[in-house]
Amino acid sequence: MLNDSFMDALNRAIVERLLLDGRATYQEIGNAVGLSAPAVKRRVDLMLARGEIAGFTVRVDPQAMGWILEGYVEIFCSGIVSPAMLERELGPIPEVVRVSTVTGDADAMVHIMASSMAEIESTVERIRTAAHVVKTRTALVMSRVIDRPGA
Amino acid sequence: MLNDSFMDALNRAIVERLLLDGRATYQEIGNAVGLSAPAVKRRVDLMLARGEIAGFTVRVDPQAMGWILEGYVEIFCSGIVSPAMLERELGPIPEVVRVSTVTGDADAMVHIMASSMAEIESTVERIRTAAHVVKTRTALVMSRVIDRPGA
DNA sequence: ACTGAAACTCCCGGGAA
DNA sequence: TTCCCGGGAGTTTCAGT
Repeated sequence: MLNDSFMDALNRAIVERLLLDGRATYQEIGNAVGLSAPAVKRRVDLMLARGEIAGFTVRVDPQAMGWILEGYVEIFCSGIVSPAMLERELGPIPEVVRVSTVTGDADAMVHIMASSMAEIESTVERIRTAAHVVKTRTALVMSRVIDRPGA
Repeated sequence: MLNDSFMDALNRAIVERLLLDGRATYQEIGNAVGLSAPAVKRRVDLMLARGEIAGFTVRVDPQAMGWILEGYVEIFCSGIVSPAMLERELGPIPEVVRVSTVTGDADAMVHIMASSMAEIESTVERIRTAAHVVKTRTALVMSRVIDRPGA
């Protein structure tokens, strides 16, 4: 190999290609980045094994799938907020798509998706009754203006 | 086909499968949902044509890719906020991963990813100088506690 | 069901430590 | 020399009609 930085540049190019089309063939990727198909596969497998690539997925139009409503819920907790506790308490809620602990006044940002306003309401209710949550602040998404893959 | 609701249930099962593994073969999906491979392909192509499936992509570990910093920026604008304007003004910023107009006190939620604190700072600065933004409220992500595919 | 193509798996060659 | 990485061909499976 030439050096590490060059290798990372190749992997980065491969990932960039896969971000655009996760079903691209190894040959297509190879042509784009200047490698043979088996070489690309080896690198992809390595990145998978190292966890740099978590897996492959499909990009779904949430509206078409009936998840017509989406929102960000900031939660404010009393006392200590451990990631493990958040995972245990919010993990079972299917409408909860992402939870991140954050800096600032809120303790965590919860991203939720639901198919009806009633579902939003009950989901926020479930969040409120969990994990020492004392307050929530919900912002409903009206429309996605920009959405890049790989977020 | 039997009827629309049954078809949607099958499509939903196919999508669910693809969410877990975007590179699953049509045969694997067919075995899982009780269809032949060509039948699965027909349905996937249809969903692609209708935009229900936007495409395929790879799930990347942001940390491994060097996007070690992530944040949510709420923006508050003066006057009218049109999605088209937001797209035009924030689209060119590469660190901006998602922009959604939202209800509540903020006008839009901007999701950003960056590789350094300096990049975060300059990105927020660029956002502030755009689109009649009069105020921003930034929450940096400390850790992702829950992350489901297909968000 | 059939054809073409892609994935997967060897083994080999070359370059660096 | 030894190890690591990329290239190439054969086999099997999958994609596309």
